[in-house]
Amino acid sequence: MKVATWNVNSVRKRTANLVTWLKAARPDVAVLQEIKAQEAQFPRAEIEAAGYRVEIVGQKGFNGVALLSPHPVEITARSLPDPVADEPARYIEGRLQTPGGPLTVGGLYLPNGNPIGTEKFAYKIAWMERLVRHTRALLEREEMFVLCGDYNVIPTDADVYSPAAFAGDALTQPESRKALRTLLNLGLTDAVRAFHADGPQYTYWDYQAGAWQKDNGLRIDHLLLSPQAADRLTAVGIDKEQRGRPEPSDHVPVWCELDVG
DNA sequence: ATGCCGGGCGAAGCCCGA
Repeated sequence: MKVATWNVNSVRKRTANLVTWLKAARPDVAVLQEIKAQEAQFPRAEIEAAGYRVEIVGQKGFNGVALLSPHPVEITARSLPDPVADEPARYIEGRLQTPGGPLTVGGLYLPNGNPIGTEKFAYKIAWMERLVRHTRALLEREEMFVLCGDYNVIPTDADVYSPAAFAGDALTQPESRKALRTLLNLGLTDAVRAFHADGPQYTYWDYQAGAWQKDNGLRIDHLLLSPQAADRLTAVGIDKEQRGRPEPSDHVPVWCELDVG
């Protein structure tokens, strides 16, 4: 069972790359972030032609998340619990049956939070606290789940090409990192670090200043696994080659494989 | 580097991203 996450930075601009990747990577569940589309704008026909069912939580112009799967998936949430009015489209969650039991996949686009010291940063931290509360509820089921997406948090200085350059950034703030650690300390496993403990494992390279060519990357797209999912983890990968394709997203797909028997 | 590029909206220039 392969679960993947990808911030595509506009699904309309990325349709060709997305379809090519789906056909090659064949994830069982893929969550997308920053689709920047509403239902009527989503390239549903192209994705379905590749063999995928499509569920989206869309929004005009910004944000937006989607869940794709060739299997039947019951959508269990279209926002985190206790949404405010006009909640930005940042969360989708589905549940599917596997031979090893039910698997829940949450796809999230965590607020960036810049600049620090503003209401945007406060919203980021509040959103993370909501995610922690929801994760506690999911853990009580004692089932497999994967919470994956663009977390917009650089977990440690080993996950950024220049810690100094990001010292004042919302992605590295102690409050951001603490909230991520709180999530991990509930008992979740960071899939990438479980399989690739050392060295940079970047998932994002800025479009500007030759960041890709200089390998000036960040690790901000994560897959966090419940204990029941982590017990079945067999492989983890970062599809870095996607960043070198024509008209790339600034993020690349990250995935994990679970042996669900 | 106080957004250098890229995308959305909407039809020029501004907002947003990390």
